[in-house]
Amino acid sequence: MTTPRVCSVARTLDVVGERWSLLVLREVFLGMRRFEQIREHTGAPRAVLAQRLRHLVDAGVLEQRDYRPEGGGRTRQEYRLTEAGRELQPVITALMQWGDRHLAGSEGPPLRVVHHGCGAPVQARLVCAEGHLLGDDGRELRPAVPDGVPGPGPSG
Amino acid sequence: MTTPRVCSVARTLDVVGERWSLLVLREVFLGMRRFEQIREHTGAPRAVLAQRLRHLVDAGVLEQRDYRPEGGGRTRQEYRLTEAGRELQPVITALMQWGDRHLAGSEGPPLRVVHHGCGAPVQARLVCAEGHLLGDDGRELRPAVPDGVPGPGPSG
DNA sequence: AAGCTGAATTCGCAAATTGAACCCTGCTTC
DNA sequence: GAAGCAGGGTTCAATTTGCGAATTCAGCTT
Repeated sequence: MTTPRVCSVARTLDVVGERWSLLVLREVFLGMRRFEQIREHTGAPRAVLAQRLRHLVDAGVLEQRDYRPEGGGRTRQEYRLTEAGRELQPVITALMQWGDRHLAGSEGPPLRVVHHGCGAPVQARLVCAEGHLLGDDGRELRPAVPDGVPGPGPSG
Repeated sequence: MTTPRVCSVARTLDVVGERWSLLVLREVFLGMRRFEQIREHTGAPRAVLAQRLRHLVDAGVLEQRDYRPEGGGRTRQEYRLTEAGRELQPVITALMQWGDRHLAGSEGPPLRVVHHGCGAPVQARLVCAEGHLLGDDGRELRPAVPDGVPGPGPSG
């Protein structure tokens, strides 16, 4: 059949899969809230950034608030993560972790995320409902798909 | 400063961040190995799919092998995950999980991934080096960045 | 009232994406 | 032995998207 598979991966990529979107979210995770800050740190063109921010706000990943800078001046916009946006942290963390392992730049890993409680660095890991922590190599996984998957899975 | 932040998230997105790339990887995770299979299940145009597959092979995420179909016939190509490719599973799983939670389609969650050992469904979770499992809401995280981050982090 | 600044929008061009059509190789069938 | 067929691509014109530079806009400040 020629109908593409419609799954949650595809749906999520409709929200965050465009160019720059995940880098924008990375910056907001890191505490950047204003248009110019985000633009400078991502390198996204203004027009594209405006479009992406609107899309992410519409999708409920970011929220736009007015705020008044402490030195006075006009009210400005700022962008913050919604609860749904915060739940994208595993995606960002998993991407960062893979890059750290396979594409390490000359600067070393510049970004680390730590547990607020204990200060220890945080990793994205696969965990099963029985509580088993799976290895990083993806060999302990098996897809369980309703419609027929011919092969024995990714490791076979 | 006008230099964009160069980090592992950006580097990883150079490899898997183009349109279709992550859907291609999803299909290979699900056991699809041949050009036509992948094309049908993703809906990617042939030209783009060929380009993406080449890019993923060049990046060491997929490997291309010849194989001879069981019914005879000419040798064909197939694409399989490398070890590095398998390590992208947390990214795919995290995307799928977010979509399941926030963008559930009318069909219910069609794709599940289970632990090969115990058969229980698998989730992408954030875990700190002390072994603490973090909550899904991303509130227990703090970025620890070398160059100054003004705000108190994503939850402040 | 003229200027400055952050936050965009508009504009014209360059690059990427798309569907359809075509090519190439090795069977299989007439 | 010419034609058909199927998988795995490539080529092509048309459209869409992305890009940098210039412009706008609102509210201060001078």
